[in-house]
Order: sequence, then structure tokens, then C-alpha cells
Amino acid sequence: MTITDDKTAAQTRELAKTYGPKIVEERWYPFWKANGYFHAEPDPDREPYCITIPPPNITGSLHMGHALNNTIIDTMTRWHRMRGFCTLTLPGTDHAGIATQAVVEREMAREFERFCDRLRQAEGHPEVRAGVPRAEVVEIRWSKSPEMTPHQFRDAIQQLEKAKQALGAPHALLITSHDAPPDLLRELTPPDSGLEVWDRQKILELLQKHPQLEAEFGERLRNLGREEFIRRCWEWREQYGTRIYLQFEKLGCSYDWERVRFTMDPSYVDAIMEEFRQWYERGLIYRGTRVVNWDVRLLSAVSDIEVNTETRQGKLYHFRYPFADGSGFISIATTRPETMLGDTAVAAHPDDPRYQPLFGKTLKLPLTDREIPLIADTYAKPEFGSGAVKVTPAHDLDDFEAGLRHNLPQIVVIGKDGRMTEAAGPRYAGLDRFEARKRVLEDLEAQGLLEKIEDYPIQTPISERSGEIIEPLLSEQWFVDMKPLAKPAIDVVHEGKIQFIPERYKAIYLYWMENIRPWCISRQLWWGHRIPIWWTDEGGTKRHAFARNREEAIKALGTENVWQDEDVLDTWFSSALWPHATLGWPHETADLNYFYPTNLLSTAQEILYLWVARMIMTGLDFIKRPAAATPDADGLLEGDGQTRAIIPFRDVYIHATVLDEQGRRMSKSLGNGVDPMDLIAEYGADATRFALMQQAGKNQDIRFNARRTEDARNFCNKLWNASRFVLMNLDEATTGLLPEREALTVADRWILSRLNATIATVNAALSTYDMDDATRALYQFLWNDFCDWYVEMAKPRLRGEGEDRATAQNLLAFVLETTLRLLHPMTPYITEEIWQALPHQGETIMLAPYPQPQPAWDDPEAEQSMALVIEATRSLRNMRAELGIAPGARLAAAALPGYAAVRATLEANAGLIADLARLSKLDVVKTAPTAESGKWVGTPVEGAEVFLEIGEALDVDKELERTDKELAAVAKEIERCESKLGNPNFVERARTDIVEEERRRLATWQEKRAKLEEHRQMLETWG
RNA sequence: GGGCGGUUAGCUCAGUGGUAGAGCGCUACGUUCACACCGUAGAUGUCGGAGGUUCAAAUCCUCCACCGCCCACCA
Repeated sequence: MTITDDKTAAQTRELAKTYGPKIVEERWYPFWKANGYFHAEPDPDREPYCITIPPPNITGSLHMGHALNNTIIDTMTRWHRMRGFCTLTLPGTDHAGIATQAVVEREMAREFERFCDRLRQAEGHPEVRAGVPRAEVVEIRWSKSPEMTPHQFRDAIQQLEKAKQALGAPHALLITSHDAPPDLLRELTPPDSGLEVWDRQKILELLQKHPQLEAEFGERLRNLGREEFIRRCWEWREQYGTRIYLQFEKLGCSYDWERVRFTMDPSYVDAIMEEFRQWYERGLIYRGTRVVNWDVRLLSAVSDIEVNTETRQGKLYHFRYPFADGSGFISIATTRPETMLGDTAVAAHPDDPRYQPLFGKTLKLPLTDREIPLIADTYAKPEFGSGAVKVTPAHDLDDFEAGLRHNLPQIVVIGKDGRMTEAAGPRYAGLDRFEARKRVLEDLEAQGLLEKIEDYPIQTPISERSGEIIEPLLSEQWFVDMKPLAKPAIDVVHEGKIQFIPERYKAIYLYWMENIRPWCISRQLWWGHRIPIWWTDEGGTKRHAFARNREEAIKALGTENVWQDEDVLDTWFSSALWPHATLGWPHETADLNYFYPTNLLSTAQEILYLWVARMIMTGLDFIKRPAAATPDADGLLEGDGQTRAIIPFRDVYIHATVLDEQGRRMSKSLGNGVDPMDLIAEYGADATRFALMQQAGKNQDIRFNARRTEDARNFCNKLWNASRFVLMNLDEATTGLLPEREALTVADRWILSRLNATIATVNAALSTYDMDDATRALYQFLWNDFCDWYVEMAKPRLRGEGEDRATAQNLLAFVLETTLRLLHPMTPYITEEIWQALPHQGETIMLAPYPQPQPAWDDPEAEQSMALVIEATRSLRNMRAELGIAPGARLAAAALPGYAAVRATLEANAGLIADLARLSKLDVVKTAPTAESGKWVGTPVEGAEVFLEIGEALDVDKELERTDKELAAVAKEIERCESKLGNPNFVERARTDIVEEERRRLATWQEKRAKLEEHRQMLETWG
């Protein structure tokens, strides 16, 4: 696919009169993609540059954080590609266990509701009453799990009964996707109760009876269960899971779409299997019974990092545990009274004199028939409350550890569904944990054991995923021992081989790594990588082994009586492998060899531990290379000196968090999110990108303001129109090549010098991820230097003829073309569109060389001259504006005695200044005009003075006022300089160049003052 | 409780020791043939507060205040 041929001279395309981002975006993305410009293959002759993008969830759609991060990533990608690196940016998605499961569960629940409606209709349920169509169905339950616990079932029937009474219905029906426990079913719904339950068994019967329902729902419902659920997840992912790729494309991301990866691709699964196998065989993965963060809504464990603590107002309850021998009581405090049913001890500090005589005594645990010991443990803080703490090993991490130290029983009183268990005793079993709290308090009060209740702020653990209050729960899970993995990951950062930008994140990373704790990797979900562990109870004891499939399991365990672990792995267990697994590991691939270690990981702050830290650990742990063949910077020498553990990436850039205008986090629940797609639709992808980059410095957050995007759009518009101007002034003969130096005017040399400074700034800024500096430099150069001055200065030359006109044309084309290349990584579309229209070399700006500083373009002399031209022009314009002088007035300029260079510059640029100020020709005169030579007004500039002839129209008072205002300002400056120079300490101690500078400045101000005073006198003779 | 950011013009933010800046907004003027998504000119600041270091502090140090983020098992 080719849109344009290679052009080296003359424009072939005109730009549309108005800038329309949409057309431009739609033209160039398909062109780039179809020509394979995004694709990279290992090329030994070039240096690689690789980024593996943070894979968004398949449930995700582009939010501002993505837009920011992917703009940074794509800018770095394009910059390197233009600089000649073999550049690969690899996209992909994450299966996102919890998020995807939630979406699919919701979808299935809705479908089940539809089914229930149809089923009732089909059955013509006899008790349906007119006007109350749902009266007979109070509860439709759908769940991923086919079993229903007795508690859940009792609860459901209870609600059914309540609803039946409330509605006055003679009959109530429950339809559930669960298998109801048959005994309970008979017990709770006898034929005369008017209560009926259609559980899964019954539904299957009914399906046989109704062929139309069978056709519509049969297949799905009959197979309801894990396999069907996973099938639905895949179906969902096929349909929606890659929507975000199109959004990346809209944003302009130049990613290698031929290499997209998904964390459940077969090759990726190989990597996870290998990871698990190695860690399992090395004993790093182990089965443990510990207190984990239990999410009662997800019915799954979640990791420490996915739990946030919120301070919520709650109560601290004090109550009494009597001694078994009747000799008084101990007072204890808790924020969770219901857990007391699982207490197995009370602890006090061994040095606490109040309790020292009592250790070893036994307490009667109220509301139960148990007796528990009073133990001594240093974890009880004497200064808190009574100094005695209740110990509930099954429901609190500290208590759990204390329990291990003292060999205490662990009694689980709160179940996985958040309801009290049988172990809590018949009075509490089945109650929700918060209802149980009420009842425990009532009962304690009734027994006179409740001492007091205080308001108390509670640090409440909240599940990040569901918003539910976490229940610490004793449970058997799979863990990874992180300590040995953390060690090299700490060293490598200490040695500076992986760099954090901004640097402050290094300390945050190290602190966490040094205090790392075991990672609970099992999740009680269905969607994800099922744990590759198989079990058997052959021979009486339970055994387990690693196996990729049933065959391997049978071999490993030596029996056919095997089953696979029910749990899946934490999603981060798979994303931890992202950089090397996407490049082919565990297989030795050319990609892995060439592109790994990758260069940049750019991501959000919140996943520093969750993801970044773990990638560093897995990378160093799994990727080893011969030390002799790898550079020192690539990683850590292993103990034997022969191998090196390789880092996954060299730079970690942590970008800012995008907040709303009020500084709040953007969130779905607040509804304050800004959709980047809306911004792109309104302002264009280039403007959206440029605006984000203007705000992406080393700051911690960005308060998003749509006006910034508007500004960026205006910038694009300015670029567009300046380019139109240049294009409409080019000739067939314009090559866009840099003319011979002799042909250049001061203005030409000046713009080259400015351009060069911009090139240097932008390259330097990009290399340190200072995106804001890069965009600022470009904005100022294009708008203030190029458009405001250079283009204006070129206009008269373009109206002329001959060589100077050609020089101006070539220089305009040259500077613009270079600027476009400089700008391209940030605003890819508009730069390509304009570049294609200008004289250029190559088929796409994407692959054109990135501008590099040219020392020969630096021209301090031209910069100085232009500074004078600009200052003189501004002074003249100021006089015109303030005094209301019509365009075309005569003007003159006089250099001060001793300023030969200034005089020369004024003479050389006389026409230019006049033109810029829209005045008639400038005369450079020897001395300032006098009162006799007509009425003039003047203003001193550095080293000279400029004058306007104003004739009888001069408003002398107005001019006096203007002059006095300036005199006052100058006086202030002189005062400041004099006081500084009058300070002997300054003159003695400050650097000599600073003092010199100050002296020079004073002299300039004094000259200015003299001129102003002279002018004032002349005005007075007129007045 | 510990750590880290931030506090500069009405707004959003640059500025790391030497004359306080940009964009937007504001005021006045402008139908000049690239651009009103524009141009020209102008006004606007005890640089959060208090001390200190220094010839010199928005910038370095100490303390304080407020806003935000991260970490933390005190029942």
C-alpha cells in the first residue's frame, strides 16, 4: 500500500484549508500498519530497543491512565525507531481473573433470570396471580458453585417464606441453579407449605418437557458448571477482549500487532507451567494453612497488596472473661466481638505486674462451654486497655502467630460465606457475621459481662476488588516464599542496573522488597490458570505432585485415582512473567535472545509491587546467560561467575496519576472519569497526546483539565496553518535542502541556531523522560520563534524575486521539515500529513532520521543581532500602540556612541524592522533627532535608540506620562543594581562574572535613563 | 504512627543559588492575502508561614500549617 511516491522536490499535496484531525488520522494509521512499519525482526546490525506494554485487562477500555502511559510508550518507541534502533513495542492483554469472572457472572445471572421468566410462562405456574406477576418467585439464585451450603439454603427458604406472607400469596417458588441438599429440601418444603423449589435437578427435568426452552437454554444450563463457565469466559474474550487494541490504534500507538500476546495463549501457559514447576521443585511454592485475607463476596483469598485499609468510625467493646475458679475476671477489648467465640486464649505481656501472678490460670470463655488459658506473650502491649488481649488464632494474623507460639487450637467460627459456622455454637451458627456481633453483645450484656462501649476509629481492611470488608480467615492455600527471590532483585537495584524514574520510587521499592512476605497465589475462582498440582488419596494419605495434565499426574503419583487442585493462580502470577514470556520463554527464541532485556517499563504507581517488583524477581530468577557473552549492565553475576541473571528491563518509569479537576481520583463510581476517546473525537489524537505529554513531568499526579487539550489542539492548528503558508509559497524548484551558508541572512542563521537549541533540548529531555520539557521546547520554538518571527521576516523576501527568495523558500521548507521530524514522536498524524506534502526523503516520517544537534548551526552572533531586531521592533510597536500612531509613520534609529556592531545590525536590518513594526523605511542616523528636526518620540533599546516621527499629532502629555512610567521602572532597576554593587560583601565574595554582569547591567540602565531624561526635556520644550 | 510528594499570577503549571516565567483567562486595539483554534500591545505575584545558612534564597537547611499519595498487626 503506497499513498505517496518518494519526493525530493516540490509539494504534491496541498493541505486542507482547515485542520481536521479525523481525516488525517484515518489516512495514516492504515498506511503505517499495512506497510509493516510497526513490525520488528531481530537485526544483528542494529541495536535493539524493546518495550512490552503493560497488558490491559481484557475487560478494560481505555482510560486516562492508559492514554497517558501509552502516549509516553509510543513516543519513546517512535523516537528510538527514528534514531535507527531496531524497535519493538509488543502489545498484549491480561486475562484478569477476578474482573473477567465478575463480568461473565453478571451476564450469566441475567441470562438465568431470562430463563426463569420463560420457564414460568411455559409451566403456566398455577399460583401466578394477576397483577403480581412475580409474586411466586422471590429468589432467583445463580452461582458459579453448584453446591449450596445448608446455611445458604435455609436462608433462601426463610426469605421465600417471608415474601409469601408479605404478598399474601398461597404459593411461593424458588428457582435456583444450585443443587439443593435433598434432605433439607424435604424438611423445609413439605407439600402443604406452599413453598416449592426448582433446583438444578428439577430444571433439567423441566427442560426435557419443554423443547423450545431446551433449544434456547438447554445446552448452557445442562452443563452449568466450571467447564461451561470457562467456555463462556473465552466466548466473552473473543467478542470483547481486544476492543482496547482499537483504542490504542486510535491513539496512534505504533505497536507490533503481529506479535500480540495474551496471558492465556498456549505459549504463555508453557511459561507459567515452567515457572510453577521450577518453584515447586525448589520448594519455593508450598501448601500452607495460614490466616489469609478472605473476601466473602468473591469467595476467594486475595493478596495483601490488594487489600486497602480505610479508617472507619466504629466501636471498641470492653467485656469480661471470668476466671474458671470464680476468682474475679479479666477485662479485654475488641472491635470484632463475634470473634470471641473462636478465642482460645487470653494473652498479657510477661513483664506486666498486673498479670504476672495470674499466668497459667484458666478463664471461662463466656457464651461457650470452653475454658481457655491466660498466657504470657510479648505481643500484648501493656499500655493498651487493660493490657490483656483475646487471642483468636483462626481470625487474626497476629493471633494466629501467637497461637503457633503457644500451641493453641485454631477454631474457625466465621465461614467462607461470612456466616458463623457450627463451631460458633448453635445459637450463632448460620448468622451473618454482623448479626452475630449484635447477638454476642446482647448475650454478654444479659450476663452482665459487657463493661463499656467506646467510639473508636477502626483500621478496616477493604478488598480492592469487591469493596467488601475483608475477613481474616484461617485457610489452606498455596504460597510462594519470596525471600530468596527478593535478594537478587534488591541487589540489582542497589547496583543501579535497573533505574527508577523518578528516582524516589527506588527507596519505596527497596523498602517493600526488604520486608517482603510470602505471596498467597491460590484463588478460589474458575477463570484463570488452574494450579498444575494433582492430588491423590491412594494409600490413605493425601499426596500431591506437579503435573501439566492428567497423564503426567498419573505417572507422577503412580495411580489413576487423581484429581487436579480446584484453585486457579493469582492473575499476577502470570503477569509477573510478561517481559520474557511474551518474547518466547521458556523456549530459547531469537526474539528473547535479541530483545531481552527490554529497555523500558512505563507504568502506574499502584502496580509497583503487584507487578513491577515481581517481574524483576522472575526475570532474574529464570533468565540466565553465559557471563562471558553478556555485558555487565545486563544483570547480576551468579555465584559461580559463569552465568549472569538477566534483568527484565533497564528503566522503570512511573508516570503520574491522572486526577479530575478537583484533584480526585477518576473512578467509575464517582462518574468523574474523562474518556480519552471523547477527547480524541473532539480535539484529535495528536492534541490529546501532546496535551498529556505537556503534563507528564516527574510529578506525582496530573490534575486533568480539558483546556490543556484545547490548547494542544490550537497548537496543532497553528502548525497546520504555518505549514499551509510555507507550502503555498514554495516553487517547483524548492528542494528543501539547506542553502550554502553564504546565501543565508541573519534571520536564517538565527532560526537555524534556535532550531538547533530546540533539537538539543528535545533529545536531552526525551532521554530523561522529561516529556514536559520536550513539548515546551517544541511549542515555544514553533510558535514564538518560527511563526511569530521567522515566518513574518520571510514574508517580504517571498514577495521578492531571485536568489534570496529561493533561499527563504528552502529554509522555510528545511526548518519546517526538521521540526516535523522532531515533533513526530509526540504528534504522529499531523506531522506525517504535512511531511508528505513537503519536500522530503523517504516514504514515511516514521522512519526518517530523528534530528540531532549540529554544532555548526549554533550562531551566537545571529542570536544577538536578532535579539536587537526583536527588541527594537517591540519598542516601536509599543510606541505605536500606546500613542495610537498610524501605520506608515517614518522612523529612525540611532546607535549609541561606541556601539558599532549595533549600528551595523540596525543598518543591515533596517527594512526588516520597519516591516515587522509596520512602519515606513527605517533610517539609521548618526545622532538622535533634535527638537528642531520635527516632533519625534523615542525609546532606548540596548545600545541604541529608536524614534518615530509623529508630527503635530503628538499628544505631549500622553508621551510624558509614558516616559515617566518608563523612567520610574528604570529607576527601580538602577536602585537595585546600585544597592547590590554598593555592598562590599557582594563585590568581594560573589563570582567575578556575576559582579561584572551586574556592572554591565547598571551601565545599560543608566544609559537608558539618560536617554529617557533627554527625551523628557525635549518633550517639555514642545509642551 | 512512619515515609514521600505538593503549596509560585484568577486557573493549570514551568522554574534547584544571581533581573520571578508560560499557556489559558482578563483589558485595549486589529476584517494586513497561513491561522479569530489568530495577531499586536498591556495589567496581574510579601513564590504557604516562621526561623536559619549565604554577598545573594522561589531555589539550600530546620520547624510549622494545609492538600495528596504510599507504607504500617496495636486488640
